[in-house]
Amino acid sequence: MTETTSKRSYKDTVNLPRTDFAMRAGLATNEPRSRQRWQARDVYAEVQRRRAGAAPFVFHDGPPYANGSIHVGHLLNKVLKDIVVRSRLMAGRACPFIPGWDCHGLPIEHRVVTEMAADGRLSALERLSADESRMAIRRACRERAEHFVAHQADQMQRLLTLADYAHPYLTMAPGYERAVLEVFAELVEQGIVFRALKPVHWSIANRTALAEAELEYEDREDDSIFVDFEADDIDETGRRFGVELDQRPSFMIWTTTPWTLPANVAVAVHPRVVYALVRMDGAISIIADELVERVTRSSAAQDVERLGTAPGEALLGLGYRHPFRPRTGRVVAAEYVTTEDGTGLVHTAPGHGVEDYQTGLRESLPIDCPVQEDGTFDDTVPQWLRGVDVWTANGRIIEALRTSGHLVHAMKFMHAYPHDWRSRTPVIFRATEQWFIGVDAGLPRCGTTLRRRATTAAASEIRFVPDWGRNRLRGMLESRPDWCISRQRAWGLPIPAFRTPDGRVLLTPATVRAVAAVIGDEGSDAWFTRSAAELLAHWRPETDPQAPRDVDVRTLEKAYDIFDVWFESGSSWAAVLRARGLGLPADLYLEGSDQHRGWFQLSLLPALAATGQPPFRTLLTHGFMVDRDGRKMSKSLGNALDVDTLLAEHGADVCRWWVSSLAYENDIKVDEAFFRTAGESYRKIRNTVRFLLSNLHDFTPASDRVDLASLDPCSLDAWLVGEAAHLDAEVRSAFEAFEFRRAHQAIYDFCNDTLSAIYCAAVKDRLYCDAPGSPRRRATQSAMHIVADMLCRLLAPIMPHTADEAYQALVGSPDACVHLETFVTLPPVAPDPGWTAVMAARSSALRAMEAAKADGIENPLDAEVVLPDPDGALRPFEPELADLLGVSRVRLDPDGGPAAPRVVSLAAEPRCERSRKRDGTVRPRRDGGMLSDRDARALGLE
RNA sequence: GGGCUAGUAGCUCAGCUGGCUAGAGCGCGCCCCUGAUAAGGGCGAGGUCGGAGGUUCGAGUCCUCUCUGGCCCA
Repeated sequence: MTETTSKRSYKDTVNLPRTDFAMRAGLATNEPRSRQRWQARDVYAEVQRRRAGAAPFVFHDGPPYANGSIHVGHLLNKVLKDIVVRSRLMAGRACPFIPGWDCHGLPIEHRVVTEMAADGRLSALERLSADESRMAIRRACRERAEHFVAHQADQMQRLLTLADYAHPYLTMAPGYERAVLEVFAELVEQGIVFRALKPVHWSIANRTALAEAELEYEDREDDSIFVDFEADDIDETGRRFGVELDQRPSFMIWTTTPWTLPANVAVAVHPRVVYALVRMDGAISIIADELVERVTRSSAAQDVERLGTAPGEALLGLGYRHPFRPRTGRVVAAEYVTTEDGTGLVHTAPGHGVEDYQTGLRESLPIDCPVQEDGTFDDTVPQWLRGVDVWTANGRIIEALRTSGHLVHAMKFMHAYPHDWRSRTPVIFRATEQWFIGVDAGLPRCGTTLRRRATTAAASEIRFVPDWGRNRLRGMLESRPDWCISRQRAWGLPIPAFRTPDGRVLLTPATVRAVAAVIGDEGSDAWFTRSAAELLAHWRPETDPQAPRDVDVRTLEKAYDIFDVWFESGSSWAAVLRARGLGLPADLYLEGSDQHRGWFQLSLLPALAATGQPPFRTLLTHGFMVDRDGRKMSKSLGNALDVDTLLAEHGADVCRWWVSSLAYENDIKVDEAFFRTAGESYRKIRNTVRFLLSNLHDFTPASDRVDLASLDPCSLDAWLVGEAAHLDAEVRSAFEAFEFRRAHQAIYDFCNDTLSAIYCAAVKDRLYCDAPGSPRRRATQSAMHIVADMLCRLLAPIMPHTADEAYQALVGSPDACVHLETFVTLPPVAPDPGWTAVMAARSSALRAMEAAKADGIENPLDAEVVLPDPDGALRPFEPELADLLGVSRVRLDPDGGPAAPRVVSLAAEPRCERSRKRDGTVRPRRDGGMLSDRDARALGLE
């Protein structure tokens, strides 16, 4: 009874840790408070002000699409970006960061139009003029975009990202639109913008082009026909098969769209497929060798004879006669030809198919498109087809072929066919005039082509992280076609082209700039609310060398193409970096790997064309989120994680801590469980920091700080500060190199190992039991203080809330904000090189103590460890060894060889009632307690 | 089908230009502490480095093929 009483009294004499920094973070409730606090004092603006004049780091945000909620991919992207921003600011760089949103485009327009169709508003629009109905759609689109910009901005700030949310960039803002048009004017000036035919999905009912998202596939019955195209040169054709012919052979093609035959200009073969020259019931046809049997069976041919075979490659260049038009076509190669269906020879009409069009471009085939907007044939076709609509034409063409003897076989069949989602009518492929940016045209500014300029830039002027991005971008640049930049929609930035009464197109650098001025003031709505004359108010035809003669702006008609949204976001370097004076080129663009084809490439091209230089120095890319089994994430698979839920359950700091742990260049597996794991390691960091803070409650730096530079190099404190310096250098260089995982790892290891397992454990005794103001205790607190300070700042880019919370606790002021500070400079401390040997001795001692448990020595404070020290290396560290091993006493044994440490039981010796140590100095004191010398001194009982 | 890319302990990852018995953290097992306590500490068990060939004195590390994923195209 007396013993417990005396113990209790000593407890009150011990300096136990104390802090308001809670063990449990309560992130879900406390993070929003941090966000409010930062917003209230406008930390973003203040830190930018403090870095004014510092070396800038120009980092440019790629705009997410302003539709829907953010998903885990956005979480990854935005957090990685924020770690960059915050770590650059911490390193003392000036790093403004303007968040942006892609606002125009089909996903929004499609949703809006769908909703309008559902509630009947859409049909009401049909009574309006073209301008008025477009404006009605545009107003609804703008509203939706604004809504989701606000929503996403809120979610991103919930992620604790630091950016200029008060002044974001929106691609639908008038100033932004003006900058895009000015970039466009540059490209027009360079002569690489042109108009050309290109096949698009075309709705006859609505007389409009459709995007993939506007198609619905429905079953439809169509004709499947096999047609003979007569070879032009009998002898040459035979020769390619090594055969002499006395009869005209035919190339047999197969098609399910007879109405496209009038536009046929070529037949495609696969260069490595073997073709056969076959006599079937008298007629001689060429088809893929392996399809001979199937074709002859379906056409019910009786008498079949193979006359010869040849690879597709051998047939290239041969001519044939169009079955009902007075012209010839030729045989070309295409890799997409298969022997799955048909004859292995593909009817090619570049005006009516995307693959055909690509082949046409490569082979310089004419793009014939005799089908008009209303789906009827124009006057270039034979009389019997003129004015006939394509569906009726199917039957007429089949009949004509049958009559002329070209039809081999015809049948009906069902298949899924694209339909206009609004009119539910079948869609056709039809070549229409579109705007292009030519990548192989001469680019005067660079003295080469845009393609060559871009591949050179990718090869040697841009840094890629990771490096394989270089090959990826280069490969895409090498194979990409001309960039089709026009779309036939309402929600976008108009391509400012006009049409003269005689059908010519007016678009010159000067007209584009004149329109840019109006749109810059009023926004692109002006295109729909203003007349051509008003839009060209700033244009002076007489000073425009490219202006057509005698043009009267009052007679001009506006064209209604809008820009591909990629051209808008691809001009952000001009609309944001250049327009806001942030610096060009950017030091960094950071996006998912899909942006090699998207934003990276489509920013590079306009910038090179308009300025001659790439818009970025470094491209950093991250992988995609996949689920725990490595499969892609998608809403339809039901394996997508909801960001709001993650934030509510784990907190932003834990999510960010998880992001920082990722090997982000690969695919990233995401699972709820990983956030729980991240939460556990977050708590480890938090508790370690808490231990430091809680033992600094009675430490006033100004008066209590010990000069760390004068520490004994063999003291634990010197060792810790030395380790901290390594950490600081490692983490800073990791941030610099965008290797956040390395920073994460280093910080974790430092907290878990260096601090928690080694230093904090060793130093507890002196913190708790030394006299509060003793030099040894103050030295330790000094070391802990600088380390805590350093940790707050190293953690700040990764866990902004927790780092700031800890920093406030450290400084003891609610006005303190770690995000305004920079990384600390640690005092120059050179720990003794002998520490390596000490730590090795510690490890072997710990193993020895584990073994000693078998002998009944279970509590380390009941033990003495005898360390062999033949060369005296451990001698200078003797005062620290017992605490370092967590035992009551260490004895160094200078004799004997390199034996294992021995553990000796001290159970028989008296134990200090205050420090619980049996260090050999424990004896009764005048207060009646059993105390060691140190504890007696601490209590003033000497 | 093409370009780029990944596959190392149950999980997340290190392993540079090929060279000692392949490392770390988490998790797991056993144990200690109860003055960091919905905390802290110690020890330990886990891997034929996706598979098959090949080059080499020697390969997780180089070459070929192949399987399974991812991004972008066709």
